[in-house]
Amino acid sequence: MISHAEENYLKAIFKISEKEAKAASTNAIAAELQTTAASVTDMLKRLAEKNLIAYEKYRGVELSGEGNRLATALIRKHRLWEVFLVEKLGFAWDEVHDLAEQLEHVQGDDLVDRLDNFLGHPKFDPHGDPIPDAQGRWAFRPQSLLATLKPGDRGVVTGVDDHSAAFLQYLDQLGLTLGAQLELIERIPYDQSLRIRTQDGREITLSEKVGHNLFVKI
Amino acid sequence: MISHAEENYLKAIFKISEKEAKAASTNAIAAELQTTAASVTDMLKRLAEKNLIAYEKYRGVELSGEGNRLATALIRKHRLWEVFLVEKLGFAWDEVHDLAEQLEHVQGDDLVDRLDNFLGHPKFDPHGDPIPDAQGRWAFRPQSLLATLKPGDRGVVTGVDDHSAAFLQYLDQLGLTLGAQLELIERIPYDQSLRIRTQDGREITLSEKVGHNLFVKI
DNA sequence: AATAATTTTTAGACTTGCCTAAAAATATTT
DNA sequence: AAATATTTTTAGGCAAGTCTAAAAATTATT
Repeated sequence: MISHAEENYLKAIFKISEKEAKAASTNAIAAELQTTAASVTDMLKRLAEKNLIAYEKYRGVELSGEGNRLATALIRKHRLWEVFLVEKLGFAWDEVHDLAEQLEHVQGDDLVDRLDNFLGHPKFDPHGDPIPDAQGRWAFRPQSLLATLKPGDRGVVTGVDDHSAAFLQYLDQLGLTLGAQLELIERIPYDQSLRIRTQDGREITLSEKVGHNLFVKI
Repeated sequence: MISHAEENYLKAIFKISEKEAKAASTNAIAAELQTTAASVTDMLKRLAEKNLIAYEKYRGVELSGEGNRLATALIRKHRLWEVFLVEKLGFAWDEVHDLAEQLEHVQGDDLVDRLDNFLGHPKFDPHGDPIPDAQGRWAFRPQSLLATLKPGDRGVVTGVDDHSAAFLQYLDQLGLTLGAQLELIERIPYDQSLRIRTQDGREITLSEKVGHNLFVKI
C-alpha cells in the first residue's frame, strides 16, 4: 500500500523529471512540495526501499517503472477530477486544483475508469494539460508558447504553463480562455511585450511573462 | 482543523448515539471503528479537548453541538457521494460504501453544495437513508420494518438496516431493491419466517433476519 | 457486601511524516 | 588546488494515531 504522502512525492518527482530531463534533486522536490530537504531525504529512503525510485545519495532520484506507472495514474486521476469539477459542478478553472489534489488520492477499483467514461474520455483537462489514458498513454497535441509566434501568426489558446489562480483569473478577464483565437500583431523590441488582436477584434498588450506561460496552436 | 481520524470518530459516535439513545461507550466506538479501546480513549481525550464531545471518564461520550454539526455534515457528504457513484457512475448499491468513506473527507468550500445541486437535491441515498440538507435538517419518511407488517399488508421497499454487501446482493437477487412492491402473505409461527408476494407475482420466503433488516412503507 | 467479570484507562512503545540544527559531501570561485 | 558556498544527509525530536499489557474503575453475581 502507498500513502498519500508517498503519492505526492512520486507526483512531484514526475513533474520535475518532466521539465528538467535529469534526476530530480532533493531541493527541487522540497521546493515543489513546500517542505524541507531533510524531510525529502527521509521519504526518498522509504520510496527507494519500496522500489518506486532509483536513489543514490547526493545524486538525486528518478522514478522506477512502477513509480512512473503510479505517478501517471495519479495525474490521470487528478486531471479527470478537474474535468468533473469544471464540466459537471461548474467550478472555474482556477478553483479546482486543491480539490483535485484531494480527490486524486481516493482509491477504488474502477472508480477512475468509470469517471473517465462518465466524462466522455476527455483527452485534456480544463487547463489544456493532457490526460493519460487507462494504459498510461499520453495524448499529444502540437502547441507553441505564444512568445514564439511571429507577427501575423494566428493561433488558438490551448493551455497554460503557469497554473496559478492569479494567472488564470487574469486570462479570464482578458477573454483568453481555452479555445480563444488570437493574432500576434507585433513584438515590442524594448521589453518583448506582445500586441495581439483577439477574436472579437480588441487589441491588447501582453507582457513577455504572459507570452511564456500561454500555449497556442498555430 | 479536524483530521480524517477525528472525523471518523465523530461519525461513529453519531451513529451509536442514534441507535442507543444514550452516551456512546468506549467499546462500542472501538467495535464500530474496528480498533482497540485504548486507541478510542486516546482519541476521546483529543476530541474533548477540542470541545467536539462531552466526555467523562468511564461514562461514555456524547457529541457537542459543534460535534453534531460536523458529524451531520459528514453524513451529508457521504450520502451525496453515494448517490453520485450509483446514479452517475453506475456503481451497484453494495459497492459504494468504501469509496464514499474516502470521498466524504474531501474538504472544499462549496463542493458539497455544488454536488447536491448537480444531483438534484436528493433526499435519500441509494440505501434509502435520509440525506441532511445544507442546514443539517433531516428528511423524514414513515417506514416500518418488514417484520412488523401483518398478513395482507402491502408495502414498498424504502431502505435497509443492514448495509452489508452480502445482504444487498441477496436483495438484488430477490428483486427486492428500493421501490419494489410486496405483500406479506403470512408469518410462519415456528421461526417467524415471512412469506411474501413480489410485484411480479412470485411467492418467496424470507427469514426473520431479513424481516428485521428491510424497511417498507405501507 | 464481597468477589468476580467486564469495561475503561494508563503506561509504554511503535510508525509515519514532519521539523531544526549540525555534519558531511559536492559544486563553485578565486 | 584551496577556500568558499551550496546541497544533501544525519541526528535527534515531536505529534498523530495506533498497538499490547497492566492497572484501575465500574458493573454483575453470588
